[in-house]
Amino acid sequence: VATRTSTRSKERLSRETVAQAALALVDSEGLDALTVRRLAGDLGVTPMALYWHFKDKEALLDGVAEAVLSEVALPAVRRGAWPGRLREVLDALLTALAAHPATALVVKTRLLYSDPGRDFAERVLDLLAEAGFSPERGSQVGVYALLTMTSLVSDTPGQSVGATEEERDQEVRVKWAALQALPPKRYPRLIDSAVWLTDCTESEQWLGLGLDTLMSGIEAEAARL
Amino acid sequence: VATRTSTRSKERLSRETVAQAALALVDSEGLDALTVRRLAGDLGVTPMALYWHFKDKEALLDGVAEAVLSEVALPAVRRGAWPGRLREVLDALLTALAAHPATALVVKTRLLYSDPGRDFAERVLDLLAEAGFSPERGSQVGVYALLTMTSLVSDTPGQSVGATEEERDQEVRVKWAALQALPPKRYPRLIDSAVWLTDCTESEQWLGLGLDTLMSGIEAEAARL
DNA sequence: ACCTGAACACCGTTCAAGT
DNA sequence: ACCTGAACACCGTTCAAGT
Repeated sequence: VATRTSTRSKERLSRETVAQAALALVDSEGLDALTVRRLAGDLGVTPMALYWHFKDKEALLDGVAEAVLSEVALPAVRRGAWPGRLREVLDALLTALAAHPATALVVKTRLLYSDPGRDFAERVLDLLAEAGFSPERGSQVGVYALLTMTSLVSDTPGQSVGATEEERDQEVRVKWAALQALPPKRYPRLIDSAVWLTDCTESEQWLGLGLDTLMSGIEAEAARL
Repeated sequence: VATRTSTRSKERLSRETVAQAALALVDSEGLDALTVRRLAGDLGVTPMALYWHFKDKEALLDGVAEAVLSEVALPAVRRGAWPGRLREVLDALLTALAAHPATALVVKTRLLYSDPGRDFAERVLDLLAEAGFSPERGSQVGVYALLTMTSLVSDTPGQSVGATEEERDQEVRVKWAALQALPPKRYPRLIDSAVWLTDCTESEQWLGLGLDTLMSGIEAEAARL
């Protein structure tokens, strides 16, 4: 794939520029492509240079997560029923994640480690308290909602970030064919559903279904209080 | 941590023994501990020996996933309303995953690559068809349910498989303290919820809440058809 | 303050060779 | 059929050194 970033001119690095370069690399080639040595190469610098800006690779991933979370456009606080407002807030996260699908795995475990992540979490917990959940229950429901948003983006059927479109299509085709080759007596539903199990043509619809199902579930739990 | 498995006597390896050893390693020391070289060492064999039984590490992980999925105790097909029966089936997966939490990440993307996984998927799709979902919608809801089950187990707050109990408790304490140190005006809910956001004392309750919320969501979606 | 260079202890995997 | 041994191209990271 050759050099991604134009081999940097000799400006100094900073935490932000390094994190942004890492994000760009993950976006274009997937999470596995983010290695200290590869990123350093993209930045035209020695691997060890990055250790001045980040304690270790974990800290670098914290930076990537923060970069994504800073793109979450939280809606202004307004009046109205909590379910509608909660949905808006969750949708804001979903939108930011969908723009950087390969980072969802990284963001999932790092929400509470940056200000933008904490701002999001605080809003969610506040809305769940308004819905009547205790702090304990609200926390659990909040975590559950976060996991749902990140999973929807991370594991959209047929997604594979590093690959070219041909490679991706080929992967999907192979998986589909494997399902078609199953014994039809034993696996009629799998054969019938193969198209949708292996690929997601309308990602808007997929994410929407997930958000709908999540919200319905939370509302039902709230109604039970 | 020393050697895990008693340095094997000189019996031959097989796909199954290798997969079982891999599962045991992941269970006791986490997914990161599963390297070809480490597993070979545990089995008292050269790293390359494993490549006779598995094409590559991916295939080894397929084997781990199959080992876990073969423990799913699917309930007998019986009469009754679909929601109750779907819940039982999902609960069977959840139980198997909870016994091997570090493998949930591996199982998530490999459900359709082994017979026990496909048997599970077929049952879920069948029940969702009975609920009135189209093949397309049913597939999406089914994938959504799988992601929920695996996430609940993978990302139980305060979990960390490789660590000793002291290490785990210490990690939780550090995260809790970091939340307590936040500005209370800006993050009142986070401070209030810190205990539950950083640890899960009742994992039964956590998994139950997740399954409840999922089922409520699916039922609401079905009612909308 | 910011970055380099050499070195260490790891990875997964190929390929030829042994029994 | 099943396993070994040497080698290759990678990892993350430490530590001392440069400017």
